Amino acid sequence: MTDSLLAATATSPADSGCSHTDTVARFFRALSDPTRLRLLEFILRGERTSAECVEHAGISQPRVSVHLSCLVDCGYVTARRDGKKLRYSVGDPRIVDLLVLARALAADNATALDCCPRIPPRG
Amino acid sequence: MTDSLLAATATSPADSGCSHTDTVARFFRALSDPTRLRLLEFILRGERTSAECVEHAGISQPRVSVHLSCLVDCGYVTARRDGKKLRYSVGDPRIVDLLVLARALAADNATALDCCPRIPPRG
DNA sequence: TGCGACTATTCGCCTATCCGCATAGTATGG
DNA sequence: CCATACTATGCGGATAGGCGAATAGTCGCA
Repeated sequence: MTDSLLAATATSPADSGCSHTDTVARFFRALSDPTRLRLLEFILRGERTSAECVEHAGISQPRVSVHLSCLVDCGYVTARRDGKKLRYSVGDPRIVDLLVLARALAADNATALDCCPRIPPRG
Repeated sequence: MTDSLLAATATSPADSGCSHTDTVARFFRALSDPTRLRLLEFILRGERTSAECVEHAGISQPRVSVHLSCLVDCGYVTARRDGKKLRYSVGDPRIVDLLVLARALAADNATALDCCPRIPPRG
């Protein structure tokens, strides 16, 4: 099964220089910020209001608004209006798969990752 | 099945503030750079030498060296010595799954993503 | 052991992007 | 319609992180 997935990726040899790569990189970039990732994982557990996100993230409302907009644009979460509030949720189940996979991989390489001087611990 | 994955993520309520999140963010950060992602996808198609990577990436050897080190530290690729050269390959099949998933998601949201002012097109 | 090839590190510059604070816009309920 | 609550945008400063160029270190083979 992994082979078929590999095939799916390697199908077109010319894909190397494919512009998709830049898009995927941008897609990952959305998750490369701890605040945004924390928000996504928070929303992933259930529909959340902006106020809840603000409280959870511990940063200012304008900042959270920006991050949420980003997550929406990238397709990670969807927003719906409920009265005066907006409620955010994760619509695509594949997002969960992606995060589960990433969590497992990151956990397995946590030690080496901590020693990588190129990707310092978010400070 | 997706539900079980969701469960795997949502199992511990206290995980919200878990430090794992920062690690995962760093893990994603490694893929958020187009050059690094391009290198990873290149290596994913077969074992590559540094020289091949340099040619493929179109940047200087020292830069490629840094990027490859980063990918190794994060567990995306492994290096083995073959004579005078180092050969890089993707060891963990889950990496393929991750990229396939990300490619699909990014493709489905490419239009919205292009309009996201927060994650400008790599330039 | 020494040469030549391959790989890694350092430096300075520049852009991207995160933050807080202040403010502007918008949708809802009365 | 207006007032209010909610959400989004603009600005300036600070830091992360990518790049090229020059250099230093390391490994295999003779």
